[in-house]
Amino acid sequence: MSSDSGKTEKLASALRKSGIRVTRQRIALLGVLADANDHPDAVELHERAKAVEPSVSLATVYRTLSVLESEGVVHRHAFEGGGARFETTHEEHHDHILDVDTGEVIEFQSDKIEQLQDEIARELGYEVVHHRLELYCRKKI
Amino acid sequence: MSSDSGKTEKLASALRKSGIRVTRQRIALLGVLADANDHPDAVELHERAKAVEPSVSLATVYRTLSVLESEGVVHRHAFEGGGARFETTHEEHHDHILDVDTGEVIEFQSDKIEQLQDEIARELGYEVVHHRLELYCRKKI
DNA sequence: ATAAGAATGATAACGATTCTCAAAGATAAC
DNA sequence: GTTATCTTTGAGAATCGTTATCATTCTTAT
Repeated sequence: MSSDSGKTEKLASALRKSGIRVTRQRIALLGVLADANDHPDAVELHERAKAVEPSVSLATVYRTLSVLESEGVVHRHAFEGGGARFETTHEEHHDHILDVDTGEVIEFQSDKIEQLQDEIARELGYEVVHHRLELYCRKKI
Repeated sequence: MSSDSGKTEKLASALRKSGIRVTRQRIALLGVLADANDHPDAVELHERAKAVEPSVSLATVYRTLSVLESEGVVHRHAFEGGGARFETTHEEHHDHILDVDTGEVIEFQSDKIEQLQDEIARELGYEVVHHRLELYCRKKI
């Protein structure tokens, strides 16, 4: 159930290494994040974390997510409609397809697009710091 | 100053054609929108509209922008940080570069990227309804 | 001019997020 | 293991952008 197969401890020790205190609440949230393979929002993460550690407040979820974000442990996404959604910084960079009917999120990656983005920016005298590419899609029938 | 070189009347008659009443406040906002070549937010548009027609309230700005959006007259953008920003639906579709230092917005268009997006979606069994591509950039030195 | 309905301004309400602050907890030094 | 220090916490107030409410005022078709 807790599925704490080392992933959480890995995240926790990353925090310790940065001099950030590891609390019960943060452990709970880290565990939930490590287990999530969807892209939950803060309220959803709060629900899941409370199931593990009832003392977690929504304020702490937001606070911790901000800390984790600035440590590079999680990514914050501002998809259309509703609040921010989060995912752990796993593997390589990717962009997102959003199913407009179901809200499902699918990840994809295209070197070609990244390359074209860099080219476009360069030609205009800019360099890309970061970008946001979201495809709002409908399932083909 | 008013620079109402027909653009506003064109927008206004588009409204009339859709059975939407043309009021002093809407004329003011349409004029401001027609003149804007940046991407102002609602508060900024309110400021500019008040200069033309002092009776415009922020509520009406928001309301009118929603009407104009659903009529396809303006586009709403949700760039990072702060509120929505608007532009009139001019010419062709385009995406945006955002200068992370100045907040300036530069428009660009890439058929190749659009094509790649469609391909990626298709391969995953989706079709693109709409998309969002924003390059957060810094000026090269 | 008039009636009928839509648009308005002011302000309350809203949802997501951040802030405040006293109390509780984590860590390092003893 | 105590203790002192400094951080994190929960609860709720505050904030920000935006939308809803509602009585009054305007547009428009007649």
